[in-house]
Amino acid sequence: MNAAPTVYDVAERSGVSIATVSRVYRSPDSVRAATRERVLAAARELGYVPSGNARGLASRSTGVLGLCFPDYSDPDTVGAEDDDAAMLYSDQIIRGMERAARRHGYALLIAASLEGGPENLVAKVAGRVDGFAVLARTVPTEELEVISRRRPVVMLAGPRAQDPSLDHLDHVEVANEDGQYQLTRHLLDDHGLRRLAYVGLADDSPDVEARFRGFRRACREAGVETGDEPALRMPMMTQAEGAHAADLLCGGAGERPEAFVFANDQMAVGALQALERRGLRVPDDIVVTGFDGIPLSRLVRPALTTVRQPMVRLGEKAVELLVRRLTGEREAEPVSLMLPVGVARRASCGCADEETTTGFTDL
Amino acid sequence: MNAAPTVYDVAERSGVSIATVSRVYRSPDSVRAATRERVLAAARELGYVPSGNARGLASRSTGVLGLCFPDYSDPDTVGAEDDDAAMLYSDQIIRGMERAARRHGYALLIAASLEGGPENLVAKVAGRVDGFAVLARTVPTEELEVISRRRPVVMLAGPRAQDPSLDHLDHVEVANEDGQYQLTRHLLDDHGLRRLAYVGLADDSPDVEARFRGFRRACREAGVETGDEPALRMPMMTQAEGAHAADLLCGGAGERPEAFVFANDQMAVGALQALERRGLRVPDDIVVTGFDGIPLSRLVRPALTTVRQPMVRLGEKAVELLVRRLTGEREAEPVSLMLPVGVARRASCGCADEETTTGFTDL
DNA sequence: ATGAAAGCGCTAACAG
DNA sequence: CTGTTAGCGCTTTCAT
Repeated sequence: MNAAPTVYDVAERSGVSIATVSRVYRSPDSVRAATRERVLAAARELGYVPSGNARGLASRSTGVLGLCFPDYSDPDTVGAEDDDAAMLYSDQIIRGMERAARRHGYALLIAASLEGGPENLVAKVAGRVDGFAVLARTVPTEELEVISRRRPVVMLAGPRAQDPSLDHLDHVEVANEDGQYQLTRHLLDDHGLRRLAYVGLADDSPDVEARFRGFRRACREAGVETGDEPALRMPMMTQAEGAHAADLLCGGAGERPEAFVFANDQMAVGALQALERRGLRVPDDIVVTGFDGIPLSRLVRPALTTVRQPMVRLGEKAVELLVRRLTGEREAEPVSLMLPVGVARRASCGCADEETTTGFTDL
Repeated sequence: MNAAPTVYDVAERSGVSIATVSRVYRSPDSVRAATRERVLAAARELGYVPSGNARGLASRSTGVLGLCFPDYSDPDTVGAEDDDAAMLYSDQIIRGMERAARRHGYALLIAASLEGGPENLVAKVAGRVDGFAVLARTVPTEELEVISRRRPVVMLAGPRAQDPSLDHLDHVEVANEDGQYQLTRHLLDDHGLRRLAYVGLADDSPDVEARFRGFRRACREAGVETGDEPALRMPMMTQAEGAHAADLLCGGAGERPEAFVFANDQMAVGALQALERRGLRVPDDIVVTGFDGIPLSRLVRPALTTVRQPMVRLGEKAVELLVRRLTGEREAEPVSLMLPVGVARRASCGCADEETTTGFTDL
């Protein structure tokens, strides 16, 4: 790979000016066909690849959108049983964003956040894109504040504005609270259950907390007693922990709950396995529900009743908001979308497959 | 977003030269702590975000690796039952590449290929990265040839060099032939099956053809008769088609096969459902196997015997090869890796869970 | 440890 | 339709 050819080389070789070479790539129609072919031929012979950097510098835009998400990966989780499921979340957002970005002519730059410092990946991403999306709590607030002064940023998931310095950002989330509420009402009203055990997350997560609020509200409205805290909080919400949680809740003193309401599907799937080992039948002996609607949830036996998050659409919406800021409406009022979720009533709560949509939207 | 501040603004505001501002970001230690803080403070106040473009242009490198993959998405497949599974393939490569790229300090730029023309996404990607991976048959050969003269390119999957003009590219594939061979031998030798029906793909795909070759070789060596062609070739290898294939093979004249050997997991899963509907028991009445090792394969009932492709590792390897070219060994001999696959012997062939690894590697 | 100056390769007016 | 001419914002010697 010796010195890469530039517009000058191509221009010289095809006997035109650099401006014409540039035109051939930017607006082919503005160049006479014969000339264009000469240029293209020269480019091919030379192995010319236009420099995105030079282009971006001169045109002040990159044609790239970005996504920053947290680094989920356990350092050496190689076998990766849970791993597959664990990353589905960001995988789906990536898929949605890539698809939507492509429709709008953008490519997608992705990076999981690393540690801080002035030279971290987030800063790098920010400098190379026209706008980007951030999964909540991935990037330090202060840094995001600085960046968002220069580039459109949309916040994904999490609460509207954890920090007032960020309230000018567009924002997309899913109806966590409402979804969990609806699911819980279903258990309460349609199945007549009363003793529900909620299994949440140890760390503070806005999404998971919203789900728990939905659970509590449903219980309260149905006159069912609930503590201020989930029955259990697990550290990572993995499948293994779900199994563990099921064991704890079954083995504990007092009456066994009638239903385990898990804050995500992975735990619920783990619980299903643990209960099977114990010889307990779902849903006859005990009802189990999840949250997320990962593909696996439909495939386990019994199929898992859960709340389906439209993660792919989340990604698509993010791109739409970015594109909107990038084209014209740069100064529009910040938008906050809440994507509706679907309650999938499946076998693990004793239903045949049914699904209803819930939640509300702006825009 | 008025005029974005540049090094000049930051320099002026902090009373240093632009060179110092640059140093603060590139090599913080080469600047006195007090100076550095002044610069960083000014940057923060101004909302300074270094331009990746200007940086890349000046330093001749982007710190970004790329991936181009085919556009799988059916335009309006919204419900997306199969969609989830269909994209798992590229999703996993993305995951593997992102992870490995991050370890090496790179971000990842992804784009599904669009149509041609001098200004397509592939060209765009090529111009914005230090090197990139291409899923076989995503990019026109000629275009790839031109680009690969200027940037390291690694070819993923597919055969070594479909085109001799591309034989200087690094290449990573999985042991398709050997994996299918081992799986088939298992059916033949350990389960004593004799009448196997192979279900492949209508379109010509190097990977799928390699699998079929493995199947044939196994049969031949075991003295089992096989035609030159699969029993069936389906157009898309979706779940629905798998179900359809099962129906065809059951309903057909002549003896029903003892085993359905599918070229991928999705079809096998579909077949499982179709067979259940027909009241046929797997593996007692009929054995079913897949290929890929998607997460679903472990979760269906009965769990699917299959060949596990290490897609995440494929992505990781791709990054390793790129990084190698990018650091020193630019002129090294082209490498061709074949990643070993694992035969997962599960319930759908009558085994308890077992797994063996097969295939060979270079490097 | 810091500054000065020369590009990096391209786009974008503006002429012609 | 095509050429000329300025930068775009940063890194990078080379001095100091």
